[in-house]
Amino acid sequence: MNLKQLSHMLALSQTTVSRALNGYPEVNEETRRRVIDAAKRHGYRPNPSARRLATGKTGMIGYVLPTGTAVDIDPHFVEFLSGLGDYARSHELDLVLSPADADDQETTYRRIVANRQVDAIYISSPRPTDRRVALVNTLGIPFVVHGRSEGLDFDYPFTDIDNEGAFHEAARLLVQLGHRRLALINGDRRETFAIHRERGVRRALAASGLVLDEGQVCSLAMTEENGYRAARRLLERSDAPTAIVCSSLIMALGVVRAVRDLGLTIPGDLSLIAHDDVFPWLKPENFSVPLSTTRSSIRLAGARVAERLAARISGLEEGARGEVWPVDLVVRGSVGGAPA
Amino acid sequence: MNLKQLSHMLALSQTTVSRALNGYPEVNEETRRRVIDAAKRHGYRPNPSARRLATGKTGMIGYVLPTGTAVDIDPHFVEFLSGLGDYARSHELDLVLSPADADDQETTYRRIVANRQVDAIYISSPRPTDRRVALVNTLGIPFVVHGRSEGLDFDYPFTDIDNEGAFHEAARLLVQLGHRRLALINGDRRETFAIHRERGVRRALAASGLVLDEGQVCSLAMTEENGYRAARRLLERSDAPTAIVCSSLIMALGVVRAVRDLGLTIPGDLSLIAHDDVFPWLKPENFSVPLSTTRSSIRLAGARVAERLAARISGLEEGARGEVWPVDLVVRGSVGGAPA
DNA sequence: TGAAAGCACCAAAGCGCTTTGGAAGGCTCT
DNA sequence: AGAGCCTTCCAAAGCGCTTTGGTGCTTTCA
Repeated sequence: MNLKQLSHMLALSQTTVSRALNGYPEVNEETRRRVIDAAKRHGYRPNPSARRLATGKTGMIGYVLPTGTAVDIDPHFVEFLSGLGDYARSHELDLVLSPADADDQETTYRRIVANRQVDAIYISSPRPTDRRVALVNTLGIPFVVHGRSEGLDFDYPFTDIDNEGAFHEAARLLVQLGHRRLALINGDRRETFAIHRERGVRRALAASGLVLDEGQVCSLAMTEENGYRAARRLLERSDAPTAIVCSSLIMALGVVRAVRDLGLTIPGDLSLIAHDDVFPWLKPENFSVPLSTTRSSIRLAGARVAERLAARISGLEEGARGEVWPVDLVVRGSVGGAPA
Repeated sequence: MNLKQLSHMLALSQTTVSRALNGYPEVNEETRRRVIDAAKRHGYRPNPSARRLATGKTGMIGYVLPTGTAVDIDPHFVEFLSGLGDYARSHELDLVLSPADADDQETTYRRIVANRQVDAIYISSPRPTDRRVALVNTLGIPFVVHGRSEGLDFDYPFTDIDNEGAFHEAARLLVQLGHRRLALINGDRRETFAIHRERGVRRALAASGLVLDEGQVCSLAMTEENGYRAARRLLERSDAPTAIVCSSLIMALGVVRAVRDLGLTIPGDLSLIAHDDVFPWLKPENFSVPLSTTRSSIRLAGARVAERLAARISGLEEGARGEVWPVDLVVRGSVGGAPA
């Protein structure tokens, strides 16, 4: 059942039927009702391929997925996707993942824009002066960044959490509890969120005349194993930290294992605070010692990004507004006063 | 730059240019070279929207993503996606995720097929007599199932691992080591893989005249917390198991925590074997006691599913061939003889 | 009462590709 | 030399929608 057939059986032109269905004003309300009714009865659904050829609109949002045998997709991605999908569903949007060589994503961005394959794009895990953000900005397709870049000479729309504030609060609490030697187990330093978190910790320490020296910062891919290694390295030093702030729950698993291996205890020998993106399958309150966290649901962020993308597609949102969400500091058993 | 312009500057018809580019035989090789050369020089890329309107081919594979605030996407998904994406990239395929109400996926399947939104579909986490598999089969779009259904009255193409065999081997090893009271901490019993795993364990026990009674089986969503709860419940019974087989690494984390909380040890008091889908961020060899596993890379499965989808789209693969991959049993420190 | 404005509709021209149904020209073969 | 057959190319008809640029009729207003 296509438009031609439908309009024929209604004894109307395709124009009128199309307009009636798409809510254009220049059609009699009585006629519109007839059309809509007939369309429903015959299960008419406009062919999206035809529509997109005619209009250029696809009803899809795009994401360039870096791939490669040595490339791991962030496990957070799936949670973000949950939120994004949940919102997208309610707005009849599909998501297209375009796999790209991790070392050459530009080609893929250009392709999906040139081919008009999607109406909008989102970008995640941006880095300072992120080339993808710059590229997409010049390509002129609606987009939203999840996270932030830095040092770009233009503004752009983003949704981020207050990583610096969160880690500032976490470190400040630890300092207030008497800790003087803090360490940071962070994610990849090339990513903005990691830079912001480090900045937050440094600022908190500086406020008390303390510094975070280079040896007390580990920036690594966020795996359990790296968390373990980093913690071992830190805790085996003579000037071992009495408190660690950690960028991920998964790394925190490794930290806890290292602490146990070394015969230390939490929070007796070490206080620990980690960032929690809120996974359904791993909860900080269920750590052997309930873990204090800076908490922010990445799923909500996904839903928000989808919402903004939808708004930008329909022209409801414009301009380069960035938004930064506050982060909760949730104190649980893993923090305590500094050991004597 | 579109076909019209390109053919104009070559003083050829659109027909010929189109054919030259798409490798049809009825065009002079010399002409073809000229065309291809000009296309490359001018960066001509056929408009996919137009092409798909004309041919119906989209160059995309589809996946219906169940969503909802109470629905969690399996963290394995991201690894599967890694493999799928890696293969898809090399074949210029994109993946479209169509979010659907978890309770009504049928509408979405019908839509993406009726609208010809994708060339092929894959289905994951099938259940016995899975309605999606039956539906997609009747809709007549190429598809591959990751995992298996059961009890359907038709054959279909799938790629699965030998879950039953894997858990059979695991349980058999434990029995050989003298264990008589085994327990199974499994995933959702409604899913085929969980059924197969349970079957494998039962079969191994039966071979030695043992049975797995209902109280020794826990079937739950695969979270750390559920692993913990299940293990507590099992281990606090008077007839506590001396060995546990567990369906996921994440649950195994919870099991290990429970064991520790109860003041027990692995493998002294309890032997543990878990299934490992091979995450980059959580490795069984890094558990406090290195974990024995049944191992099968879900990423490879993703790549294989993509490969088969591509083959089916291009007509290279037909029929309902199902394939079952063997699973490695990797023995590490977490298994030992049954306690006296 | 004539002109302007508004209403409700339509025919046809795209969007950019693929594919059908030739057709021109050169060749082979009897 | 004429019939028949390749080879190589083309004009035009889709694919199914949206949008442009009207048209004919009724209403409004000076």
